[in-house]
Amino acid sequence: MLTVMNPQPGLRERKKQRTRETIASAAQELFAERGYHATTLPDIAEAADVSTRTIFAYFPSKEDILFAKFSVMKEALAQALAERPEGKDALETVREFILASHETEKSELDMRVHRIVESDETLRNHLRARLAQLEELIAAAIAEDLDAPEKDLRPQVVAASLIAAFNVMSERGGDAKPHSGDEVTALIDPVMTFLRGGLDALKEPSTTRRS
Amino acid sequence: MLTVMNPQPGLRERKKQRTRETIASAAQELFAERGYHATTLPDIAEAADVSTRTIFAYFPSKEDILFAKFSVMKEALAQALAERPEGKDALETVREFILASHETEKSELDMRVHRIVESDETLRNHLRARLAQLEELIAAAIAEDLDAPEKDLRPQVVAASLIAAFNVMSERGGDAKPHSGDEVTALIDPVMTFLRGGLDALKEPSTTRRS
DNA sequence: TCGCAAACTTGCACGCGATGCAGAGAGGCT
DNA sequence: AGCCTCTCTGCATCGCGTGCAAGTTTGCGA
Repeated sequence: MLTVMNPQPGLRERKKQRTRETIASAAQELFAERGYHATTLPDIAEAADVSTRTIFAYFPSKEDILFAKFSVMKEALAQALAERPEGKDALETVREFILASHETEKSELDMRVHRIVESDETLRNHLRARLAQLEELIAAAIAEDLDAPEKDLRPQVVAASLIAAFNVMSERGGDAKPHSGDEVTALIDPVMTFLRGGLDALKEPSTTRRS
Repeated sequence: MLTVMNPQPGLRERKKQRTRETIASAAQELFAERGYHATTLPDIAEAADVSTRTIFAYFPSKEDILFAKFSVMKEALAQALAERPEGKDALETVREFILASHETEKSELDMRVHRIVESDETLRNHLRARLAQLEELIAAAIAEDLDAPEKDLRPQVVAASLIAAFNVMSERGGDAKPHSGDEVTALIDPVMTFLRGGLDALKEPSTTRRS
């Protein structure tokens, strides 16, 4: 059988990864064509040439097929936050992470997924839930920056606001966008200003303004 | 038959409302006892003494049984925002709305629902989705305050942040909550300071229609 | 009072997503 | 080759949700 040599991962492992990719792209193709809800798991199974049951060996649910790359992004962000140098705070790290993401990940496929998600209420909510997972990540990093005690809610609030703002940007700002770098900057920077302004306002408890 | 006179709504309508209430409370009882996911619709149907099919005549989905009162809250907020006097801006209106809610809605049942929701990841996400519905409401009101053009993302961002902060408060701030009024104030006011501080930081245009 | 029409309830059948299980199949190792 | 393990697959089953078409109740006017 002339088995080719295995570079690093097991030969078996690579096949799995390839199948995973086949399922994901076949599914996303169908989602784009006929809509998410109109695409059934048997449809995907047929298109990917596997059995329906097998799909669940690769993805825990139908939505996870659509959001497959999200977990990758999450880990990348976690790493970026963990490795950030002394001088850079969490907010700046996130800002740069977003800018970098929009430069590299502008693949056709990502935009297609984006359109699919934005076109459906249910999926937008699922995205929200996924983004919420990033909150604790960011909140923890901000808490470090601030030397905040466990009970301090400020990091949570700032992180939640950042995610919320990012979500708004994604929904309203990116309808059908190639997103040049400058455009993204123009969207993000006001958000950062907003967050830092809010944070500053919380540092001086003297400003207890009432209406 | 000496039919009693009907106060205002049709006699029929009142019965419907009563059935609705029966289903909701029976369901929430079961949710609290054995958990949300462990409770099936047939379980609820039996407890409420209706057929499974009938439940769907009253609630579009299982989650809607749990979040039944949410839509009421949403409309109340919409009204509060619509009727707010000249001097009071949207943020202050929301603040007072929250304070008022926590005074009146401290019923045992609400707290039980709160615990059910907070104890389950899926339900927390559903709550997020519901809260997101309030965003556009609040964003529209803030946009009025600011005389902001359609394209301006600031109202969206501020509203999203407010909702996000409220959600954080709800999750971390209210583990087991009788919530005296002062406690709630102590939680909300920093959030308001944060939002106003952020908003101020974004103001370089002269449109300073202040509250 | 009676009877009809509308509204409400229910059962039935079905589709879809998801899970457990067990047998068939292929891959990898000695 | 022989064996062991991991993967794939079909089958059965459950739970949520929906359409449909009967059955039952309610309201209302003749």
